[in-house]
Amino acid sequence: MLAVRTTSKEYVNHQEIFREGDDLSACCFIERGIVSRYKTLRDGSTQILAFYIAGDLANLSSTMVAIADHGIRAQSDVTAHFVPHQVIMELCAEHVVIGQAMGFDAMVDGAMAWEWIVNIGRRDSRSRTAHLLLEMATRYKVLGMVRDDAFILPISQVDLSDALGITPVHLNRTLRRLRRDGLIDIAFPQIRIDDWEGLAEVAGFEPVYLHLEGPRQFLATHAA
Amino acid sequence: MLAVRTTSKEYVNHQEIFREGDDLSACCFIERGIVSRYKTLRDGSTQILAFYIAGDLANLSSTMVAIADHGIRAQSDVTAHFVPHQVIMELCAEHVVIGQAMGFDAMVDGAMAWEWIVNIGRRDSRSRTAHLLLEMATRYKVLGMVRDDAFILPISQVDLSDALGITPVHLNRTLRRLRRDGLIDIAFPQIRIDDWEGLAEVAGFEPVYLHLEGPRQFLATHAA
DNA sequence: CGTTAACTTGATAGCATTCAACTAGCGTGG
DNA sequence: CCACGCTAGTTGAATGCTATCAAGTTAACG
Repeated sequence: MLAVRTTSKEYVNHQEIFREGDDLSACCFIERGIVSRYKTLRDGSTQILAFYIAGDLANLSSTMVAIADHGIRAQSDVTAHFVPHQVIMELCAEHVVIGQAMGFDAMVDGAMAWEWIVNIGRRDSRSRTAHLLLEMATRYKVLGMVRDDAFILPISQVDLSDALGITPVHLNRTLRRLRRDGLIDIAFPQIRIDDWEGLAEVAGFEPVYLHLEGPRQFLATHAA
Repeated sequence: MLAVRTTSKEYVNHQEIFREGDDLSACCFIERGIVSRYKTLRDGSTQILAFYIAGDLANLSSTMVAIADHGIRAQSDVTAHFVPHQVIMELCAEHVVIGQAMGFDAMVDGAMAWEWIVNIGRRDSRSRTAHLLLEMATRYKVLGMVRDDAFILPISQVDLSDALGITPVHLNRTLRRLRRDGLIDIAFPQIRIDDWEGLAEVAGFEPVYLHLEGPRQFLATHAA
């Protein structure tokens, strides 16, 4: 058992946790709520790159660089813990397993990014939307936070459309179509998946990329 | 000085190096040429996720997982070296600096993915195209492979359009517009950037994400 | 009740796709 | 030698998905 001293902090919806350009000294662990990682474009508009939920490290990829090239903000009420990079590096050096776990986390993080590229690049708004909903549903399911096929996703359509790279207006129509087709049901902030298979079909969703089976090295090391 | 035993292999254009679903046991280091990382969709079409050039590790992110969730193929004649994961893990364990370098590489790899999401999500075909050209130009420049603002990019318009998530037809028109506007010049397989600033303006290109300055930890460790 | 944020719906415009045809270069085999 | 097929690039016309602009609804809240 490990005990790591961390500082904990509470945030409200839409509050910034890290700003682009911030000098980074700590990694952000999400205990409760949901946060987004985003980039700001020249014209001031933003693009949400990913959502992080309970148990995720929101800015792991910044461990290696001095300046953040993206921002992190709360998308609901959030409880976060901060682990200094220094501590992370020491832990990795002392405990091989932790280093591997961090590496694994980083790779899954990357894998989700790659999958998202496919999503935005090759699928229309309907598929994209379905895919995002399924990814979030699957991740919440792992946490045991899905009941009767329903989970809480306290994200406005405006923010969702930001992540999906479509306009809020169009997302709205898209969601209604998915609803009309009996695939999902929405009662903000709750989303229920009525037809997992149908939705997966629409989305082209194959959750391999989430690597739910866990890190190979970890298993290999501990199997014997 | 380190000596690592590797197996080296030659590939021709469009030859597959790793296939999706392959059991992975080695990491692929590119010595010469250019390769692409791609995913195959259900309908058989593909999406190119990234290009890797000389000096890159093409499938670093697979170090932690047993099965590839993407393929790697040659986009030109290629010389590649294969480093067994086993060796990588050992090196990381023995030499902190190497572990950090690998981590840094993985993070830059991820950062390029994130930037690409912004690209596809928020920019039109003209901007995307300009952005890809600038990214490749910048990476080749680091390698000293840009002369008189020109470099060799032996990738067909079909493959480029695959990466950009647009149709070959539309890419063609887009390239001609960029050419007509005096921003670039194309004489396959060579591309010349005639107006770096203008192109960067069109692309919204800010190369911070490439982290050309190198890993912080590395610098910190060796500065003293 | 007025205000605000979020959601919904309609009409129009524009960018990218799709389908199709045509050109150019290049290697192969009759 | 030339015909042929193949790959890559180019151009045109029509369709369609998504954005844009605009307006209206609903719910929460002081």
